[in-house]
Parts: sequence; structure tokens; C-alpha cells
Amino acid sequence: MPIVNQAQIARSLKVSRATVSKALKDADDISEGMKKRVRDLAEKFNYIPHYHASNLQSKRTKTIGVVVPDISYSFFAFAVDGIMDAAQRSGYQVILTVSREKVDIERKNILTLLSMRVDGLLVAVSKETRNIQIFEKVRRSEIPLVFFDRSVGGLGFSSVGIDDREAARRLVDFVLRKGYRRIWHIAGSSGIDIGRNRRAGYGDALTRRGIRIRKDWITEGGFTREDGRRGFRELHRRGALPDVVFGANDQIALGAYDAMRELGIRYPEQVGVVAFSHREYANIMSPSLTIIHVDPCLLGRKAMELLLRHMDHPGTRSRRLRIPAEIEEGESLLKRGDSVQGD
Amino acid sequence: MPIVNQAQIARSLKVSRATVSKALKDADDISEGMKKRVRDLAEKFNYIPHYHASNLQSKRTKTIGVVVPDISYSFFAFAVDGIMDAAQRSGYQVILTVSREKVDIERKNILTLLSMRVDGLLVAVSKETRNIQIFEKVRRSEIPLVFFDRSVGGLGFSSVGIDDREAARRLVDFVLRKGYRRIWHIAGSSGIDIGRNRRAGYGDALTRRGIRIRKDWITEGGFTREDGRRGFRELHRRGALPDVVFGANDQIALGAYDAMRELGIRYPEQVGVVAFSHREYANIMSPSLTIIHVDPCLLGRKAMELLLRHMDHPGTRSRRLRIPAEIEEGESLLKRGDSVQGD
DNA sequence: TTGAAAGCGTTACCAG
DNA sequence: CTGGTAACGCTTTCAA
Repeated sequence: MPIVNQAQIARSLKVSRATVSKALKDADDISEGMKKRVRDLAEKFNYIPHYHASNLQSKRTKTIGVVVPDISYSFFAFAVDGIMDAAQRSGYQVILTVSREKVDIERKNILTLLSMRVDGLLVAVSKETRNIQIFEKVRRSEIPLVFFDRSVGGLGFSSVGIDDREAARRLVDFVLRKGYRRIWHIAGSSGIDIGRNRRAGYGDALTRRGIRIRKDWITEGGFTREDGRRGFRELHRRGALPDVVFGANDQIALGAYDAMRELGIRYPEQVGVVAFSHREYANIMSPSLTIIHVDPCLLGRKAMELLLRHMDHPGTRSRRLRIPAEIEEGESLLKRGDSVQGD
Repeated sequence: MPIVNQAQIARSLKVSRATVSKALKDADDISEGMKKRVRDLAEKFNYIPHYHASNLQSKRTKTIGVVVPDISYSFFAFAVDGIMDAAQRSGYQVILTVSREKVDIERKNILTLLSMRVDGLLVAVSKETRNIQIFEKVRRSEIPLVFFDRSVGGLGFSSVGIDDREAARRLVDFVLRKGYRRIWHIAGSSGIDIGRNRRAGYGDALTRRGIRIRKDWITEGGFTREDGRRGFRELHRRGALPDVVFGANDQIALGAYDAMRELGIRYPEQVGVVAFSHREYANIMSPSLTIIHVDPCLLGRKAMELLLRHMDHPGTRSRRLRIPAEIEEGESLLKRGDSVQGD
């Protein structure tokens, strides 16, 4: 016997559907006796309320939609964890979708979420070219959206992320202060802001110290481990070894390690690696890597909190929230620090 | 202007709601001209269909509910990835919930998912005592459920997992064949089957080789990194160092490493570590750890596929699907293998 | 204290 | 080809 509805309970009890509805939600204009009869039968029949039928009237679904490029990137796994945590606390259910870094899947996912009438959207865009159209549609729908980690600017939506440019500058400056000069950069795609900004921060750090930016020390690609491996090999083909490789993220750093193992290059003795990452992940690889990290859980939680504000107060002005990043030094620099003079 | 509905389009066009509905879904009893007028206005008004209102009739929501203990365990992150992949392919949306290893949250989550009328459920139970009641409720609701990774037996639901006992036996036997005899086991909680089974497999391996099981070489706890750290320290207090530590999972193994670092014990030179893990995760830590692993993506995909079968053919008999596990040898054993004679 | 009726957004069926 | 009406499961308002 599939799930029963209120009508069947009403029929069995020979009362109206309205009475059953009210009894089940403990309305105070229903007698205790009736409430008990209804509840007992509901229990016996294994009655389970119909979430969406109820929400059909209330215009609120108590759900939020989340779009991430890939849940198997541990960064997003942790971010989603932070989101789920904050969502749970405020009584929201989460519809999770994954875009696999594809704009068209992302588009479809957002459309589905809108059609599910989620009360709000949390989106980390894919790294392909952003399609403004779908976000225009979201704006028109008046369903609040907050970008997290990866955002699309100029659309008037709030976003929560880190100041990649400044963080990258600080990280590279940290390396320079250790006395290293030959710093390669395996950048991600510059099609997405995190890629562009981290690369820009790398440039900033060099420029401020009057060091020329060498194009042949930089390579672009994607953000995967394989991209990191390819990137290292490409730069390696161009010339001598660097002191330090700066990876745009942790996957790229792992890929660089892979390449070095393949090429017989010892790390951290010969080449140090620094990268963007986050503590939970870096802890596994540590202590070999020096990272600049942001807590992805915190980022998710902040994003959810900002979204809640937008949902509760529709008029709220959009904000760009920046989570501070922290440098965590690993052996890859400590060890080499001894063999190179500081400045 | 919030999202418009079909009625507003109908009113604007001075046609009936039925006509609009049919035009929008390209029914063949509507003229092309009318279809165009409807579609154009829908576009202009930013019409977005109402997922749940449609599904109210069709009795299918094209959604499945997933319950995991914690998405920040990379194992579950990958498993969810596999689920999302298979779900996307078959046109299902995923409602993800996290129980934080708490039975009462798990219960609430399942209840919410039932009330959302998901077409099916994929559940990895929390490690606390299982509450049969809620699953009894699921059974009565006739909504198909498949357990993955962690299951509750005797309820008639299908499950997808690994044969932990056999896998643990093989892993420990592998270590024994390398010539090691002093093997500690930092077990997880025996409140859950994976904990019990892995511990049993550890015992099997020893017994089959006529080695006595020493209770003081085994400790129980949870499955976190901290549990692993605590476990190692506890066993360490009881006596001399082991040859190898067998961790019930990778977090525990990391915790054992933590403890050894704190205690000044060198690994893998002094103590080797073997554990249950999965390749994606172990690759990060490798090559120091020897693992027995199962592909969590595959597990998720298989679970989804099995669920699809149950959803499509309601009568299907329940099955216990076992994903094979594979041993991947790391340096922790290779290196020590040289200093100990084989058998 | 209970119930009748309208409505939430959509689809299905049948008439015209 | 188009439209009226009922139905999906539930809530809410207003009468009784």
C-alpha cells in the first residue's frame, strides 16, 4: 500500500479533509479527542505529509539550490559541508547539483532549481566561459543568488570568496622574501577570475620587487592534477629548473609533484612547491607543501548566511564578501630556505 | 516582478490555461501560430515551469534522496560524485542530506525526503545504533531504498558495499606474508558493520595462520583522524612497538601517523601502516601507505544503478552487491619488507 | 469544534 | 484546434 493522503484518513474517520489537515498540524480549533483519532490513524496508515503540496500555497519551499563544478574536488566537498551545516541550522533542505565544469549542464541545473522554486541559489560557476543569459534569467526571477568561490561579476549578485589576487601576491612575496627568485607559475585557466587573479597577484609580487615577469615561466591550462603535470613538463621543456613552483591550486601542485617524480626531480630538495589550497586537504599532503589557504567550510557557511540575509530581506544590497587567507609554511620552503640566502 | 505562471500568460493572450499548458509542451493539437504566441510571451515574461506543480499529477518527482553521514569524508564525496553522475545520466535530481553521524538527524532527513516524495533513496547509515523504526516506515511507504557502503541488514533492502571482512582478511594476510607478525589493529566502532567486519577479517587472517589474537593489540573507537591518534597512543601505552598498524580506515591511518610524529616514532622505518582507503585519497598520501581500496565513485554509481532497477521494476528482489577491493602496496611495507625475512 | 469551498500551478480528459 | 472542468495533496478562510 503506497503512501496514503489526508483524504483517505478523512474518509476512514468520516470527517472532512479540512479537519484532518488541521488536526495533523495541531491547530487549536480542533478537539483533543479528534486530534488523537486523526493522529492514531495517520500513524497506523503510515501517513507522510506531502512536502511540495503544502509548499504550493506558502510560496516558500524551504529549499536552496547549490551548483558546484565538481563535488569530488575536496574544496567544494568542504564548502558544501559548510553550506549543509548552515542550511540545516536554519531549516533549509539542499538540492545539490554538479556541473562537471560544463556551462550547458550548469545552465540546465540552474533552470531545474529555478523550476523547483528553491528559495535561494548558491553557485560556484564552472570554469568555462560564463553565460550571462541564465543569470539574467535568475535576476528576473527575483530568486536570490549568491556566488561562492568562483563568481561572475557585473551582474549585481552578492559573492563570497577570497581575494585571490592579494592572496597570491602575499604568497609569492613570501617566497621572494625567502630569497628565491626563479618562480614558475602553473596558472589555471584565465577564462575564470580565480585563474586571472592568482596570475595577476603573481605578477604584482614580482613587479613590486622590481623583478621582470617572464612569460616563459608561466603556463596556463586547467585546474586538474593532469593540468599541473602537463604544465610542469611544458615549462621544464623550456629551460632550467626553477627554485619554486607556484601552483594555482592544490591539484596543480600534486600534478607538479607527479611530473617531477616522472622526470626524476627531487622535491623539496631541488624544487619547492607552493600553492593555493585549504588546510583539510593540505594536512594530508603536509608537511611538504607551503600553502595559502582559506577554510572552505567557512566560505560555504558565510555564503549560506549571506543568502539567508537576501532571502529574509529581499531589498538587501549585494555585497562582495572576502574571506581572509592564511599562509601555512611547509617543508618545501623551510628546507630550501637554508641553502639560499635571505634578502 | 516575481515568476509568472501559465494563468497570467493565458490572461494576457486571452486564451485558456489549458491552451497555454499544451502549447508550452508542444502538444500536437495546438496550432503553430498559437504555440509561437505563447512561447514568445513566456519568454518575454520569463516564465519558468513549476517543477512540483507538474509532478503533483505524475506521481513521479524525478528526484532521489541521498543520506550520507558526512560529505567532508572524501570517501562519501566521491561516492556522491558517482551517484550524481549516474543520476544525471538518467535525468534524476539529487536531494543531498547529511546526518553528521547522528541517528536523529538521519531520521529527520529520511522523513523529509519521504515527504518530498523522492522516487528513491540512497542511504549510508550513521555509525551510531541504527534505528530500525524509520526504515520500517520507508518499507511501508514502498519507496525503494538502497543502502550503500554502510548498511543495516535484515530489513529486506538492497545494499551495495564491499566485503569488508574478506578485504580486511586479505590485507592482513598480505602483511603476514611479508613476514610481519606484530600487527596492531586500530578498529573503528563495532557498533557498525564495517567496524565489526574489518575487525573480524583481521582476526580471520591471524587465525588461519595459527596466530593468537591478542586483545591488547586491538583498540576500538570511532573512524576519525583523532580516533586514530588516540588509538595509537593507547596501544602504545600498553607495550612495545608493532611492525605494522592496520587502520580501519584512512582517517585512522592519518591519526596513527600524527601520533607517531608526536611520539617521535619514525615511519615507515620503524612502523608500517596499512589501511582501508580509496585510490583518490590514498594517492595524496602515497606512496607511504599500503591500502586496500574500493572505488567510491563506482560504488555510488552501482548503488544508483541498482536503485534505478528497483524504481523501474518495483517487484525486484533485493540484492547484496559486493564491489571488489584491491590491494595497493605502498612504501611502508616495501621498505620494511627488506629488513624482515619472508615466510 | 467542524466543514464547505476556494485556491496553489499544472495537466488530463472530453466537448465543442 | 481550443476551452471547460476536474484532479493532484494540501491549507486557509469563512460559515455553520
